[in-house]
Amino acid sequence: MTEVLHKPLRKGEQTRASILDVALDLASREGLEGLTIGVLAERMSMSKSGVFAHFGSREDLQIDVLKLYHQQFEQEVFYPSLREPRGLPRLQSLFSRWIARVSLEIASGCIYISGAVEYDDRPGPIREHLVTMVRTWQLALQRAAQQAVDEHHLAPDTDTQQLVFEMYGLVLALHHDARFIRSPGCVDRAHAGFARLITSTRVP
Amino acid sequence: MTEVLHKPLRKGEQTRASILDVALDLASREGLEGLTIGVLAERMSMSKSGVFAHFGSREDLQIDVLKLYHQQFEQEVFYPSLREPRGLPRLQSLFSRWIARVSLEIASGCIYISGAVEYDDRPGPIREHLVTMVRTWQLALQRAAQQAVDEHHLAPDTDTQQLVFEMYGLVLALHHDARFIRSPGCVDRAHAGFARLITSTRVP
DNA sequence: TGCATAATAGGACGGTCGTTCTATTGTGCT
DNA sequence: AGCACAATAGAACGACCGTCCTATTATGCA
Repeated sequence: MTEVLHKPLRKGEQTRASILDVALDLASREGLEGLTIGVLAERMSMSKSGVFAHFGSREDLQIDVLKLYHQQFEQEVFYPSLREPRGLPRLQSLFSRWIARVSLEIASGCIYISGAVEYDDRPGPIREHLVTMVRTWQLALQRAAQQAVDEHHLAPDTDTQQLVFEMYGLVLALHHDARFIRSPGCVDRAHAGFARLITSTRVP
Repeated sequence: MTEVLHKPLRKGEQTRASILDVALDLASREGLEGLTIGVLAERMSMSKSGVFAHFGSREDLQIDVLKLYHQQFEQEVFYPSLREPRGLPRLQSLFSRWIARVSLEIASGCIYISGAVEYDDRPGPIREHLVTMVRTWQLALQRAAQQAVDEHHLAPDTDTQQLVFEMYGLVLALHHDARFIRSPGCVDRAHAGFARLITSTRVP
């Protein structure tokens, strides 16, 4: 067995990446289940089979889109907040960066949120990836909340799971009222809700 | 022009009603967009065209399903709460009946919530019906909240729109965590969130 | 410059979709 | 019983879907 048979040519990986970019945009707008190879090919000015060849199946494409989204979410929301000091500042940074991202996504849509509805009752690898990612994010929030308790920024009897539940509710309500109802001022309401949430569990 | 040409035969209306029942169940599980005439016909043990003939188009079927859901929602959540006295009791009744309904729907799914995601960017009559219905429900909640302010159950400076926003968030979080994440105890968390919400705006 | 092969195109497949047309069965009234 | 017509079935349509197979083109290295 020869060691390295052939290093993969550059072009493929590059177009594969730009296909994924377009696919992510498409899936944000139409949902992961609405992501179609035909439409994707049209947007790429490629043939269906040309697009298809980069992924073993549509399901693999969807999962790769999901991974790309997760990566961008971490890069944009999670990692920057780690530079804030532990406790309340970091928790607040996580939330406001989250809100900021969802605010930008009002025009296109958040895949975590639309995916939760699309795959809440559709078993398979896509659902499993999605649940793992959202669960990861919720646990990151909960960890930050627990640190805020440990730093005596929040009351020692704070139910951090309850806190994360309500934070998630605020973001879901923001997404709902902004994207679906299209009522103005939702971003402020999400912030106001978080402020009240923190106030009622803060150490005086 | 003769007055009454022919009274419609009974059989048609009856099967039409049971088609709608099955369609509502199907749309709850698969989403309004996942509601398909072929599957519906199979569940009814009828031919596709037999089912189709009862509705002018798939879109009309979807809208009729929506109207049926709205009707059931009003019957189960809204009207019974009107028997409670104005103010906080009625608001609490609205919320807990809402939670109770969504709890039952954890097995199938809430069409208002899944529809909000499916049609947040899909123009047309279905979206318009859906928005109107959800908006109606939010306004009913807001009216009840305002009455609670008027009855001096809630602080006079209460932002009722903010209150409804957060109530909706709690229900969305319940639906999300119960149906998608499948974490236990969400119902209690929704109630706890509402209790805290009321406590922080109640008149002492 | 060629050669190996990666990258893409083109066409065809079986399947499902909503819808339409026509034929058949069933119903309810006189 | 028989008639008018509602209710349903069956087959076909064009469109789109994911996927496969087979050519053709483009790329990067010797």
